[in-house]
Amino acid sequence: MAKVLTSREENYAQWYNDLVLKSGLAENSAVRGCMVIKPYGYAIWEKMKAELDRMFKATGHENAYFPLFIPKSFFSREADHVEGFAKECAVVTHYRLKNDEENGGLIVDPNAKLEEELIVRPTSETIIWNTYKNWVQSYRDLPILINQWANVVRWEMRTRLFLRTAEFLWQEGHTAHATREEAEKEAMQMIRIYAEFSEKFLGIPVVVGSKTESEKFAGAVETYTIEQLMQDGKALQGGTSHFLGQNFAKAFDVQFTNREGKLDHVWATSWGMTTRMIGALIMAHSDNNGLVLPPSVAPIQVVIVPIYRGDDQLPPIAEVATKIKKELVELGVEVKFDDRDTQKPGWKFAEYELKGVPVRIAIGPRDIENGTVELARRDTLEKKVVPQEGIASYIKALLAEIQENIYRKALTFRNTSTHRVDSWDELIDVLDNKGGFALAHWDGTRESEDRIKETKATIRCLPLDDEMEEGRCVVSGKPSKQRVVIAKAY
RNA sequence: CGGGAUGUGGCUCAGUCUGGUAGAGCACAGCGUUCGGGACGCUGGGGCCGGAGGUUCAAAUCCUCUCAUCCCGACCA
Repeated sequence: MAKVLTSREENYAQWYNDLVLKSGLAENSAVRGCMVIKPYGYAIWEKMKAELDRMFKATGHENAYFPLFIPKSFFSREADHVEGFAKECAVVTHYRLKNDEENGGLIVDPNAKLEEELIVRPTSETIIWNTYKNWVQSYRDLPILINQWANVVRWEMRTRLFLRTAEFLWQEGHTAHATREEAEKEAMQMIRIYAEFSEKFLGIPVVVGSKTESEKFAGAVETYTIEQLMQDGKALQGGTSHFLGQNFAKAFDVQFTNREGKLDHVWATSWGMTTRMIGALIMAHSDNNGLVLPPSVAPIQVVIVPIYRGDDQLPPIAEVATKIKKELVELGVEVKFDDRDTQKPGWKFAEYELKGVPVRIAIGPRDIENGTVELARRDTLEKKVVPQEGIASYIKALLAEIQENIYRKALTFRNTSTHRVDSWDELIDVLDNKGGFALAHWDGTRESEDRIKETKATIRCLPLDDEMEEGRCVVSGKPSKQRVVIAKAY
């Protein structure tokens, strides 16, 4: 097969980039740091979006939409929040262009300067809380359970397709509650939804945990995260859910009368997941032949490639292909019959492998004679000849098996790449040589955490589901109650 | 914002040192042979060499300025 991708072993970053471009997911645009998401990539996003949207609605959330622009003054209301985002905001200062009389072309009209600058949202807490203020008077107005699908802009210094772009697509949930307990429960519920989505839908195992003080979201009391492990041994934060306490309610003066007739500030959460998950999908499962997509997110689940010589061989093949396609569609499977005569079978095989189509069916004269088809699965690259009889239900079951296999493979990798370390030297050994997650004791202090950061790795999270265990911090030797996850991250 | 590099058909690059008719591979188009793992042959189309000045009989090549992009650091879903 002609080499179109750099191999993972050769250069992982290059492999990733080649893959995104060659498989037609996305490409760089004329605007620095902003990508064009191409139809195949967007189709994956639409699938993710549909599933998440379903999960959100099943837990009582509704969608709404808030403005792209946020008045600058809103940002300064919550101190930590400004601190966190100020350095990466795009700012609108003018509202008109005019012809340049001297040099030709267009210039910004200096007379069209805005009274107050507008910030292109890097996240919407501020504009949303400014709005919620008008919606909440009584505990009867609560809870507010809203999600928004939107684009946001964070002016990153260095960008990478899907993993870090200046503009990205995401959903952001923003909820308001009458009690602390209810808001905490909501934040926890949402991180669990993300975990389930990642494992069941994307086939990517996660560690659910909470962030340290220094890694928390700007303005949050508690940040929960799902940490995923990529094939190169680096961690990726896959989604976050924040318990915001009363910080934003206080900053935006959102008060309500509670059941006892007393005035109180509203309790809040926010949670988000982004197009970065497409990057995670690639880095978790794909190989040197191209994408490996779990059937659940694959825009094309099954492709049928006819093999024929001369136009007279095609009709009987097309007849069988069309019949199989119809049966599969009836079972809810997304099938493409690629009967283009402009590309050869070999070319198509390579192309669909690159695009990660889970199952490929090839039908040629031989199969017509024998009543068979050739089936190839993308995850294992296995090929076998099977009877046409009962093919649809066979494939339906095969897709479920592929989904499961992809997850199992990623889980095995994650487990064998997770190392318990009990000393600084062991930690360094994992970070420098082995890669993956290091489970180590940490004393909970900023000093020890900073020391760990000097290695370029960070404390990814304090796992929620691991059992507590007494131990000694690998940095200071002081007592610790729990192991934390340390890894280099994207 | 510090350090390094690069701008030449759609893409990857050669040509720049040593100035002298703009090249290759891929991609694209036509024709023919092919078609069970990215076919091959022949033919063809496509480039104010990032931009602006300058030196010269002559500039992709030398000089000055400028713009842009990429890589490495600090920031980050």
